[in-house]
Order: sequence, then C-alpha cells, then structure tokens
Amino acid sequence: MVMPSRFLKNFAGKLSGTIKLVSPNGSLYDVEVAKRFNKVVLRHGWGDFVDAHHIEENNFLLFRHIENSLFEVLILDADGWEDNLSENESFQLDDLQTNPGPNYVLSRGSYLSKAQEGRVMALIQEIQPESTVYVAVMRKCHILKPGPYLAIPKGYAFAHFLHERTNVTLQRPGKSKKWHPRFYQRKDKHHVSSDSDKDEASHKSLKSNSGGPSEAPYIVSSKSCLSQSQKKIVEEKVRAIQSEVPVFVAIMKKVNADVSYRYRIMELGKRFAAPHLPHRGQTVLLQCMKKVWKTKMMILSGSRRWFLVGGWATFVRDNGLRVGDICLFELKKKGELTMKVHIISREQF
DNA sequence: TAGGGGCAACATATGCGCTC
DNA sequence: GAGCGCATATGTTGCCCCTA
Repeated sequence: MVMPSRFLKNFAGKLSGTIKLVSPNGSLYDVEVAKRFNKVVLRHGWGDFVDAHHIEENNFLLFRHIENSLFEVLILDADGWEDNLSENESFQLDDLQTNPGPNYVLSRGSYLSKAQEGRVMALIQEIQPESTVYVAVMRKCHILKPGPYLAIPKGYAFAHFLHERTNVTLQRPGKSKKWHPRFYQRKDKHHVSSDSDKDEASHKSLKSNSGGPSEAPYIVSSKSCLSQSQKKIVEEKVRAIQSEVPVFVAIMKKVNADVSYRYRIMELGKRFAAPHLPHRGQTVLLQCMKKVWKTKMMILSGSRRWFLVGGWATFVRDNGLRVGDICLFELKKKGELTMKVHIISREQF
C-alpha cells in the first residue's frame, strides 16, 4: 500500500524500517516500510493485516499515530461505519465531520463517526433528557495533569449552568457515587468574571483586644531567635515606632524571600495574628517607604495559620528583600487593614 | 476574529516532620 | 502538642496557537 505524502510529512522522514499496527481488536502487526519508485509503501506484514481483517476495495482505513512507530488503525466500510469498535474506543475523525443533532451539543473541534453518532443518538433516545445533552470527546487535557479539566462551550454553559463559581454534581446512571467538581469561568476568556471572590474589599474593623499593660512591645516568630545585635536594633526600632499593638518581627527565611523559591509566602505568627488580625481572609495593605503594596491575607481554617500571599512576592521583589533581612510589621488600626513594614537589612547587624 | 485547546507559570492548599 | 519550615499536590490564570 502506498502511503500518501501529506501523511508522511508529519514524520519528517522518520518513518522507515518497521512500524507496528494495532488493529481494532487489539492485535499487533509488524509491517515493513520501504521506498519504491520514490513512494513510501507498506510491504511485508501488510498482507497479513489485510487478510486478517477482510479489508476490501473502498474500505476506509484511518491511521492514528500513538507513539514512535506505533499506529492504531480504524477500519470503516464504504459507508463510513466502523467494524469491531470496542466499548471504550473513541476516535476523533477530522475527515468525518458530522453536524450535531438537535438533541446534543458536541465539544468544539470534536467529531463523531457515523457509528459513534448512532450510539450517542441511541443513548439520548434511551435516557430521554429534559435538556440538551453535552457530548465531549475526551482529550489529553480532560484526563492528564495539569488539571485535568473539562471545558464547557460558552453558549452551552450560559444556557444550562449558573453564571457563577459553583460546584456541580456528577453521577453515573444507576450508580450512587457522586462527584462534585468545581465549575468556574476562566478569566482569560474575556467572560464576565464572577464577583464571588472579590468580597474581600469589605473590611471589618480590627479586633481590639490588644494593649494590655503586660503585653510585650513586639512578637518574634516563635521559631526565630534574634542575636544580641539584632535584638538591640529591633528594640530601638520598636521604641521609635511606638505602636499601640505589638509589632510582629520576622527574620526572612527562604520561603519568605529567596528568589530561587518558586512561590514566596509570609506566615504571620499565631501569637501575633490570633489576637490582633481578623479571622477571615482579606486584603492587607503593606506600607513601606511611602509606597503601598496590596497583598492577600489567607487563613487556613484547619490549622489556624495566617499567611500573606498574592502581592507578598511583589513586595519582596520591589524592596529587594533577602534571606536574613528583618521585617517589622506595624499594624495600623485605622481604615483598611494596613501594616507598615520596617526593613532592617542583614548588613546592619 | 472569537472561542476554545494546550501548556506552562503562577498561586494556593495541605501534610510531613522537626524543634521547643 | 503547638508552632512553623518546607516540600509538594492541587487549582487557576496567562498566553499562544489553531480552527470554525
């Protein structure tokens, strides 16, 4: 059999020697690939494949490249009907595009062969759906990491889903097990974005149970230990700040400021955060050198840990923070949740 | 040209293990 | 056992490219 040159272009001359063909019933055939009269042809082994599957004139053969020299072959009769398609097989047949019927919407760029379409229609007939069925042909992004995810076409989603981030319930017919994947709109697709995650702008006033006469003027992260020289400089700074609430002192660790770290986060010690910070996530403004950075405070409800994320990495970068530098977080009690950050560079001690 | 797929980067969540 | 450093798993978004 002569292989079309357009097909061969996809392999940049790498198709030579022996290839393996997987037939619809799973059998594997070794077939020799050779050049004849400037054409690439399938030789030894091809005859066995033809005989075994009773391939006749006017049959269609679809070669799907799996890996290296391995091809899956789909055999269709003259009318385009598949022979021996097993239950789980799913082929994307670009050459066999069919228009979706009125009862279902097909994922964009996917096609059903006549046989697949017939099965879909039979299934729809059987289940008698109340609304239009969405048919998705599985792709890599549906089953592999990162993700996986299933994209729902805009038109279908607007017609049948809530227009906001929510959980949907998936259940297989006749099965009790349910799954609850998240449904959301991608922000990069110029859709109207959901406001569900933007309610952080409404800041509640701070808890004000601080300021007892015995309260220390500053709190050092419990795992950090200041040297004598560090302690002297920090105490001088804290005295100068004269904050109503204790100042939180953090020595920058790798996870806080090291550029080699993929993501930098800032954990605010529990002894400082629990009595002085809100117990719900919200925006925190960091003030330094008359400039302001917007960060997000995140609280892990299970472990009750307070983190600065979001704009923290930008703050680190803009202020050239390095591992070993010390940051003093002075909590401002008026207006939006704001912390003034005093930086002591590691060269100072 | 808009919508969607693919993929990588970025961001967040979670859990392990160490120290006090 | 609490607190926290850190690694890693998981979720989300940005961007490019392809296709209808």
